Amino acid sequence: MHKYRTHTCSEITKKDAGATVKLSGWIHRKRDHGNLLFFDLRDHFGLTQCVMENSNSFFKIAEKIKPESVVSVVGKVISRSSDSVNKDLFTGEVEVKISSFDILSESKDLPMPVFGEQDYPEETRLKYRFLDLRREEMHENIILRSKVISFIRNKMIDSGFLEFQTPILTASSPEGARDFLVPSRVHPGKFYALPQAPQQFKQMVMISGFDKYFQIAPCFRDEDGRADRSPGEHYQLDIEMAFVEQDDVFKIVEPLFFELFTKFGKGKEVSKNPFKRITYKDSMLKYGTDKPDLRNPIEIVDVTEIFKRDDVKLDIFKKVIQKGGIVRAIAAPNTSSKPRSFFDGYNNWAKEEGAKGLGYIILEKNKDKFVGKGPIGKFFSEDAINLLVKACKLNDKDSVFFSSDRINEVEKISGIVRQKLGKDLNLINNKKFEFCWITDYPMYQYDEKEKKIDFSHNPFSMPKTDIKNFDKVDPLSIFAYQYDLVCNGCEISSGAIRNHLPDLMYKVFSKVGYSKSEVNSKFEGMIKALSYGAPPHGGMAPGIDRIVMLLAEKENIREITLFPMNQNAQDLLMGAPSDLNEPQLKELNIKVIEKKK
RNA sequence: GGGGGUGUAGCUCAGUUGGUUAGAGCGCCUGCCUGUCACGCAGGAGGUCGCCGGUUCGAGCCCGGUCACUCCCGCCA
Repeated sequence: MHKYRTHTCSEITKKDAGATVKLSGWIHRKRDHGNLLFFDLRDHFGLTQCVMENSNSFFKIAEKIKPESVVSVVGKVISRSSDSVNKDLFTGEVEVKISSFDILSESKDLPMPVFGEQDYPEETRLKYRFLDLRREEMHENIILRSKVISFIRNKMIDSGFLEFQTPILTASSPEGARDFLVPSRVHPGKFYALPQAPQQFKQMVMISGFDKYFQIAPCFRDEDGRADRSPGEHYQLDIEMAFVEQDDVFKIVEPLFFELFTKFGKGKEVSKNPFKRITYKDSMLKYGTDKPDLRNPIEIVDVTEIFKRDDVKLDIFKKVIQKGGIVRAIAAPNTSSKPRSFFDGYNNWAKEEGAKGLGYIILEKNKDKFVGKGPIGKFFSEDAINLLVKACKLNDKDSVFFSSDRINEVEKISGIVRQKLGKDLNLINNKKFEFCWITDYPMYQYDEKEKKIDFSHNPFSMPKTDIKNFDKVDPLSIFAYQYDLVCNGCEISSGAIRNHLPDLMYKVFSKVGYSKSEVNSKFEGMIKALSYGAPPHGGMAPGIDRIVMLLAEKENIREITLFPMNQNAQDLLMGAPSDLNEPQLKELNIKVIEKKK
């Protein structure tokens, strides 16, 4: 007989009745009748009920042992009588009558029970992560994560991609997020950086002549956490392909996501290939965001022209327009019977979000004629109302909100109003995964704070413009071969066709104020590599954590991460970050400066 | 760095207008119990009400500060 088990805890059925089996696992739950003891034995696979009578020589020990202790038992499989079958359990038709009971590892009193579905404080869960992970839901989430990763890996290999590891200790890069730095012992005063992504390495792989690369790559960014963003580290499916255009990348990624989400998406409907393609500009107009939730049917409409009309007498909005502002409309289907508080609620909420507030019109039909009600309805002529109805595709019983301000503010607020309406009015179909590509990102944006032009995305992306005219055009009008993959309002990937031309690279960087020599020094390896024959190439890097969150229907990244840090970037289980002792610091030539309070 | 929320028993939470000795369920301990599967029954232990200060005759409750966790903004090419 095997030292620990002949079967797992989710294996024994009626067929095994009469057999003697050995099981090992955790004491999940005890039910002590004084002279008769039941306990559920749990392992990774499931539960088996064990039973013991007081005549058993192990009875006293078993009665005393605490839940979550690990034991090994030997016993005979007994068919349960029909009235004592537990239909909720795979092994519920049998139980094991214990003949031998061996304690492998005792548990102390628990800081949090494993049994049950109650919520526990995040702090306790992280501190005792190994207990939290024993719980069924967490256990399932982590298993799902593993399966997702193997599915992806198999699919990538089947599609002709090679999996490579790239360095974890590398050089700090001047663009992007804050780096995590590692001091060099050998080179006092110098530092390695952990990669924010293997961006430059994957391009080097292409330049090295490999055709298709992927990696489930750890990425390190020293930025603050959010519910859907771990501080410190996350994983990306890093992909890069040589001799490709944007569509070639899409054609590899679309079936991968369709199959992945169909297989692990709990029967939800997944967007068919090809996924919808929406330009950045259109997305900002129609959805007020570059990560639209397409399950929400509401589309934002620009109605600036209507508000300019003489038969619309709303001076506040007209003034905004005169100053270069715009007006956009967000329809709220079937809300005309909502109480005044509904509309005022939105208006107040928008102000809290930092907007100037929202106007609204409630639509009614009077003898086949649309009439605009609500505080500003009276400022619209019949013609103007009809134009609005047509532009926004409004129906009788709808109402419509208006936001008026500078374009950036309007886009922002209309996007969140649209999403709030979708949620509040129950317009979002939770049984769907709606994918789309957002394409044609602007290469540059104007940084209001720094008062200068900056990259809006990845500086290594190929600009969508003629290289000869690059210097002549307004940088803010230049688009890039830069795309995002979005699902249900969640950005799950960014990607691009890369700029493989050193001359163009200098020009691209010169627009944000980098001289040729600065580019040479800051991206020395990259520029060098591009100067000895680089294939046109491109790729993307979907976020593994986000994908698993969507599939597991979790809002919080810690629910699908084995050993996450808390929001303050601390590992409460291992105690990271931690102090170093003097000799360690000395060896690294590091002096800690006490922070003044 | 900024804003919001939370903090009462090991855990989940209640605690009225500021008023006697701060409660319940789960867990834990003791006893009883041979068919439970959230076993049951009886009893018991367990509290610096996050911490510091203030107001008050009196503070879990009000005020100021602070800490922790969390959510958001900034940040995340």
